[in-house]
Amino acid sequence: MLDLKQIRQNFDDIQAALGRRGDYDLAPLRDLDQQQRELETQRSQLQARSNEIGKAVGQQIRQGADPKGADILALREEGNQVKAQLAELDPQEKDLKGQIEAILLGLPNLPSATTPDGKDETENVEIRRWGDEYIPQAPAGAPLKPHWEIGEALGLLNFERSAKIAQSRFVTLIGQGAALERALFTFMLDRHTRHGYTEVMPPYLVNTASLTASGQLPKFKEESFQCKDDDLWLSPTAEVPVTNLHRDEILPAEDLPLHYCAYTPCFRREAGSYGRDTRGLIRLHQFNKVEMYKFVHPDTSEAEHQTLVADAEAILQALKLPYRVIELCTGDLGFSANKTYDLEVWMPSAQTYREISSCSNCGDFQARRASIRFKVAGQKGTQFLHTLNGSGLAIGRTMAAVLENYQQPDGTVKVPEVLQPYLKPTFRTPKCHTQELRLKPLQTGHSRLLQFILTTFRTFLTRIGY
RNA sequence: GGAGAGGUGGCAGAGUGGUCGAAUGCGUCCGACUUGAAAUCGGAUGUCCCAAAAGGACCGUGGGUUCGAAUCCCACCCUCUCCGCCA
Repeated sequence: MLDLKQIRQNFDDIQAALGRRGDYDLAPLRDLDQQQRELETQRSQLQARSNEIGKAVGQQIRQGADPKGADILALREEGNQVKAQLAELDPQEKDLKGQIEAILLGLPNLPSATTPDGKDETENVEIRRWGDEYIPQAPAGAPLKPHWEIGEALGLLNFERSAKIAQSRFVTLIGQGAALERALFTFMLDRHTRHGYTEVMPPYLVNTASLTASGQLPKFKEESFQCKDDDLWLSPTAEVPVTNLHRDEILPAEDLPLHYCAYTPCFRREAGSYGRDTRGLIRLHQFNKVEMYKFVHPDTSEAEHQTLVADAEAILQALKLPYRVIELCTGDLGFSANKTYDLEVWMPSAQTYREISSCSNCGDFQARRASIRFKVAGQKGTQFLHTLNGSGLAIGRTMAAVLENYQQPDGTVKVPEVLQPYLKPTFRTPKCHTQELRLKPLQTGHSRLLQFILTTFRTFLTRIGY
């Protein structure tokens, strides 16, 4: 939320800054604000008189005046008149306040002075690339396969059955596929917690107030799944619950910065994206994500933003996945952000980079919506802190990138080195000693026999104490 | 889901119609006493609106009654205890 006081005092500057993002006219807001303030002055004067009357009546009765006497009755009469006037002004003022609030909640954050201008994603700016040497080259006559083909062939994931269970744009991970997902988020959480982020596991259903505080509501209602009976929504990102961890709080300045990370499923309706990325793990209604989140002192938020991006990059580097960093231009900036870096990972099948992380500085925009402030001990007053969030990383897209970048000519997929400790085989699953993801395609009669033998063998191993 | 209790300042906790933004205790800060500390004593100590003074708002939230509501009425939310159900 923008600061109404700022809009009042620096109208032209704010209008210009907002103009860099799109077509916004703040003039109506300014007029409403002016009307509201005039009404407020009137109203509080009436209120003062009303308070005076109330006190006078009390005092006189206490001093022995007849509660039904003429003096008291006259005061009461005046009190009633004041009340009648207030009854007229009050709804007007509330209405104005409501209108102002509605407009403010619908305005996006101001872009940072350093955010490049641009109309849409085509004008984003590439900052740097990493890992060109890891870009896989297709052998002659055998183009690199898309991740959904690899995944389905190895039996790691299944879309058809997911549509049966839920709808299209859902996935079920199976066997080593599920294990890979688990390895990925465990690896990421381990990294982040080592780097000082406190792991949180928040509720995945959030209420309207929480979604409003982080900026998803009221403007992006159609993007979230809603549980209409309960004032609850399926969280579209851990950014929502984590922002609201400290909603309506005043934190001691010495507690800052607070760094959190959270692994959560994310639910998005993806309304308006029909026809885009209909295959694979790129755009699902439900996906898992590890999120990093920071509550920081305003003076440090730019530096914190850089380290946030670095922490996300560290994951891609550890996985040896080629990527590039781009800075979003004003036209592509998210609603709550004043500056955003996206990490895009190399997807060999499409021969292009795809977004895998988005790291934003929200300045005090969310803090103001959520009323999250800090207080310096011994100093008067409070200040809004700054919030930052970044994916570190989206798990499904990371899996897609791993499957594609680590695919082998023989149809198997190598496990990235840093994940191997997480996918270490156990005695009971000797098959995994290969360190490769290998799963049978849908069973034929012949493989059923194999399956039977394997199962019997495993049962035997378990029996004898393995 | 059923029954009961309750939501007040950083915390504990009083306050059932009037001078209550709110006793008291604890905590915190400043000062005095002390070589220093403890103890003791004195003072201060919430947030928001308004450029500020004045003024106004805030006792879970939203309505209502009243000249006047922390206090009475209604609805909702939340917490706790017991019962039921359940991983």
